[in-house]
Amino acid sequence: MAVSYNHKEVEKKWRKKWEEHPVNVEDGTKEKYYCLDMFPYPSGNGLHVGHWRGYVISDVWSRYKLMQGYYLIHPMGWDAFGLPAENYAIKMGTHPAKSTAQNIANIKRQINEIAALYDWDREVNTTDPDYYKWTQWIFVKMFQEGLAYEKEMPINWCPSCKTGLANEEVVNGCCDRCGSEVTKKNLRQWMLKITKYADRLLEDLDKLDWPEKVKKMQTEWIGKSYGAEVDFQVEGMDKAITVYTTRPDTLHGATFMVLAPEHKLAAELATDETRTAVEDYIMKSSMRSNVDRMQDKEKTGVFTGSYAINPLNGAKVPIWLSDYVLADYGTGAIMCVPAHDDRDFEFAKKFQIPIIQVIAKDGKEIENMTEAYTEASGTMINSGEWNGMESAVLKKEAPVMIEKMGIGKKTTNYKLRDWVFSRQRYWGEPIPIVHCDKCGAVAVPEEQLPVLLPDVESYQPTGTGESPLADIAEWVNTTCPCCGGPAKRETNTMPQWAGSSWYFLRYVDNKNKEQLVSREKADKYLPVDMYIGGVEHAVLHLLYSRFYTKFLYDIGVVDFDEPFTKLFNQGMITGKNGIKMSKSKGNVVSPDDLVRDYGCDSLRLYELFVGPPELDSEWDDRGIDGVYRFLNRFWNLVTDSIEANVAVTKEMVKLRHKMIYDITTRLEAFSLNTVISGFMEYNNKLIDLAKKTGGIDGETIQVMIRLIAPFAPHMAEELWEKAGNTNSVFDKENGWPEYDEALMADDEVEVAVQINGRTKAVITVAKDIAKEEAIAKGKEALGDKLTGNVIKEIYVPGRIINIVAK
RNA sequence: GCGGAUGUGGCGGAACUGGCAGACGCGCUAGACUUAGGAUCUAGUGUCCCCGACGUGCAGGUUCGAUUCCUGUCAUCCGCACCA
Repeated sequence: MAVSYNHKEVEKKWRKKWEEHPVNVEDGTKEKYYCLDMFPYPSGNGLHVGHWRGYVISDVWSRYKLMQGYYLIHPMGWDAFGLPAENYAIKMGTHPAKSTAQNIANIKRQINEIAALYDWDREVNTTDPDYYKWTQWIFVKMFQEGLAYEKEMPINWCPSCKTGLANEEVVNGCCDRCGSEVTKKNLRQWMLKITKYADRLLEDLDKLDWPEKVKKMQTEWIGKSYGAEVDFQVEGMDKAITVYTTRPDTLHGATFMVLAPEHKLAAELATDETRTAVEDYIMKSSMRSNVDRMQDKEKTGVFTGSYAINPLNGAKVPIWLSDYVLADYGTGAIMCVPAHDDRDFEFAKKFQIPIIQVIAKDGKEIENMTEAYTEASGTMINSGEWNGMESAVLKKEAPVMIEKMGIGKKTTNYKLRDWVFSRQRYWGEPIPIVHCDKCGAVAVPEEQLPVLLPDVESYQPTGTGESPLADIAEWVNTTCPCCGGPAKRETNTMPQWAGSSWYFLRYVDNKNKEQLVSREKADKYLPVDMYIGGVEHAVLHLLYSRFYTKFLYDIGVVDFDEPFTKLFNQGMITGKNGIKMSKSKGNVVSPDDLVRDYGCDSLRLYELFVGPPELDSEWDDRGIDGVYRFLNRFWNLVTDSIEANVAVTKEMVKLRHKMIYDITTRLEAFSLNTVISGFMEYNNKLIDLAKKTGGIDGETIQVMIRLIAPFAPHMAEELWEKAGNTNSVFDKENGWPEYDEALMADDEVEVAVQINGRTKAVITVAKDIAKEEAIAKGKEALGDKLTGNVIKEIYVPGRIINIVAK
């Protein structure tokens, strides 16, 4: 009788062996495969079973690639700058450098429990000066290329985190980090001109093997639209207002115009009668937050008293102000066609503005219109020379026509905004800029990088819009690199995303003192072949990284312009009832106890077995017993069979090839939960077969071990050794098992026999039986169950016989 | 409001291009072995009015045949949210 599997001993043994003899070595003959995890920020809470899942998925995939003969780049590091780390330190009354180091040590310990093949020689830490030197270097390059610029403007401000935020960091008007309502604050900011890359970021999505969901989110975030700018003269003023519209086909239907309250002409348009109301409205709007505005059930607005002239037909249209028009999109002014736009319709109804239909739906005007007709489908009416044209055609042609008429121009617009890049916090990379009265903003010369973050006692955010660094006179006061005169350092720091936008490049050359990454290594090991992580970074990290990569491509640092060829988003592991695991909810499951009780291999398998890797799964501790039992049965079957040493049978060969086929195709399809159930299924079949034959033959044993190796690496190594091998199961020469379709084919197949689509019997027939013969046998099996007249007989080879009878 | 995903036993979930719904596992029931069992093994386990019928959120449709395709609808989750 076999001794049951002792996970503690075996896992300890192989951890040590792997440390002494790494299994992932570059020998100069292998092709590279770069499998990347989204690196964690070292939270004080440590890892829970949800974090584990992503790492297990990537490690299984990595080990599979390793066995296929690739040299793996499978690194790990720390995204350690940023708000969460700083807030945690403040809460604990410690310095972020200290708490971060502690948290990294703890999480590293936990990550090692996963037994993932991380190459710790490649480790990076975004807070390491040798690392952030290059984060700053990229900024300097961007500054030199005119992509980083200073601007004073109203930005999103989190009153709780006391810092400015990028648009991407504001979710439903609230801070992505802490959930506080975001307000506006006028601040001098460093901005990155990501908008210059909008088209490339949009178009290159096509070349990526990414989940459609993420591509779509980025597409919508970039938000490109096509239309025209049209100039409306203001009556009685020597001024024109330019509007942006995607529906120039409806220009004849414009019965009013609305300007954002922040529009520069807004106040000027007021007449003596309307001045009080207009100024009042502008002031009130300026005080309202985004959240406030979004909660509006009804549109608000005020008539300026002025009129504009529709350049196409000379119609006089009133100019209104309303906060449903956004100041920072398009031109901050719109022409309003209430008949064909929902918002304009609502506004016109409320303020009793005429509605003119210019598209005939189904050939005629809509009577008693109750909602706008927004589709560009139908014939133009009430549109002068455009009458009779198809709206859909006109929509495309109108911009050019308008341009020819000299009343506007064809144009495009984006929702994407430039990236607000400064943070008024301590724990981040100092922006490497010096302000000089004579020379203005000057980049710190490359040889003086990094600009070290000063080590200080007090680093709490000020809340004034000044960075805490501004208080450190000896750090702030410096000399201008340009003229040598007195100058002051930039005191804002970079957002957390700065360090994470390029870390995957540094892994392949993390000790390079001269360059961010050597071109040779970049060409050899990059880009990333497979990137695995949660979907939460769809428009943050993943967009920023693409932007950085494109920039570095443009300046010749790397020779590719997309960083991540393939992306996989794993689902979240939640607590009971789909509630997100969090300390405050008290539903966090730590992997530590489970590893101790069931072993790393069991937890690895269970993390995959809980459900499809791309979907969220509820965690239930009890299920781990199932995979634990399976591993024990697997162990017993293999060890018993090694002892029994039986000869191979034909049936066994067939089962072996079927097993290789099933496991491999499921693995290739990333259906990891069904890989595990497949192992269980085949194990049961093999146990049954072994009962008849006395055991499993040697070749099948070796295949079983190799197949399970990426999933349960410790057990696989131990069994591999027990089976008489002297090398590691992950050794290139073992390879991944291959199947032969000819050998897995059955001679006989089971076929269901149905009457009118309902199964009445099951028969076994030869695989290549003729239709007539199959049907005859089916009828025979049915016997007197078959009554009535046979109308039709269907035979689907190897699957089903259906007799249609009445 | 718009867009997307999901919906299958007591539970997690399987089911390839339409072809035996419920694989695999948890849980549960019974038995075996045991001083013992939260160990292990064996058998069973969708529902019901159980020789039959009904069953994949709901209502229709296409088909010899639908978890799978089509139309409508409901629920949950996620993303976007006055972007003209």
